[in-house]
Amino acid sequence: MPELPEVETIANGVNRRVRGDSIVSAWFSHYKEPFKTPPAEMASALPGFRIGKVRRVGKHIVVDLTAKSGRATTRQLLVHLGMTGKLLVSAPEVPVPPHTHAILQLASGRELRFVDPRRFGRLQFMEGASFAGPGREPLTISPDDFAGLFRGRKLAIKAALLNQSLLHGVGNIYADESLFRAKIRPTRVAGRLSRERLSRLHKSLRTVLLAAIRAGGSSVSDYVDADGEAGFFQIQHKVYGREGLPCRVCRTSIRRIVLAGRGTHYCPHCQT
DNA sequence: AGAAGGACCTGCACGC
DNA sequence: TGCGTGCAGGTCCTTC
Repeated sequence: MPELPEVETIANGVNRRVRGDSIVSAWFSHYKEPFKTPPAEMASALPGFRIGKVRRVGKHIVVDLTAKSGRATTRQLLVHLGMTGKLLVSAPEVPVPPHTHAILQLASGRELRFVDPRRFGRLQFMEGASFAGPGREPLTISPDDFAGLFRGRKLAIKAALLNQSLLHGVGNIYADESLFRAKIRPTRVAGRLSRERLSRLHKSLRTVLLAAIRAGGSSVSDYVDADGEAGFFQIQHKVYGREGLPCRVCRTSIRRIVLAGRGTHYCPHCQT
């Protein structure tokens, strides 16, 4: 489901609602996939912590935890939403949805719930180090560093944009949308793009991500933020999900191919 | 080492 | 109605 703008929207929404609250108890489902830290370990470690800031790093949501007393060791709960994950703040009387894998009961009486039908999402308890993410932040990286990421790379630029250890936070929708806005074919070899085209891509990626954050993200099928609200950036999509429809710029039919195992949408006339 | 391809899951839309 | 197929916002592991 969620890429950088959706994760940012969710993290901000959860932050507004639970910052300063405390964890009273924690429950986890019996599935093994969603947990990088064993559930029993989290269930005993989490109660008693106060929730600090909830923020986005790449596609991860980082929940900063502070102990009520004692040392100031860095402790964080990391949430990755995978394709279908949701992080919801609910009153306890709201029915627990199917595929709920974690419930944190809070001192205010509310619950922080992690729901994920496909179980591609992950929860992890981190102690000691502060999570920095696998790659660089697309919104703050300089044009020079951005260009440097692709030097010598023989893979397609679309595949490079999806590689989280280079840039983290970009997923399938915003890879396609930023390449359209930069007029670059997704199949171009990353390491052979001119400096000028890479600088155009850096700019269009930043612009499209910021516009999507302002719109509350893209809701293609079921994405909702912490308040259960859909985003509306999907109405501004120029290529993603528009196979066979006319390009909004030149009216050429939008083409769909499979690249890096993902559906890839582009305008054969505008993108070269 | 870098790159490609399949595996991991459930749900939904579609065609027959 | 029901069943099979293909597709989905993402990683992760294996193989070449």
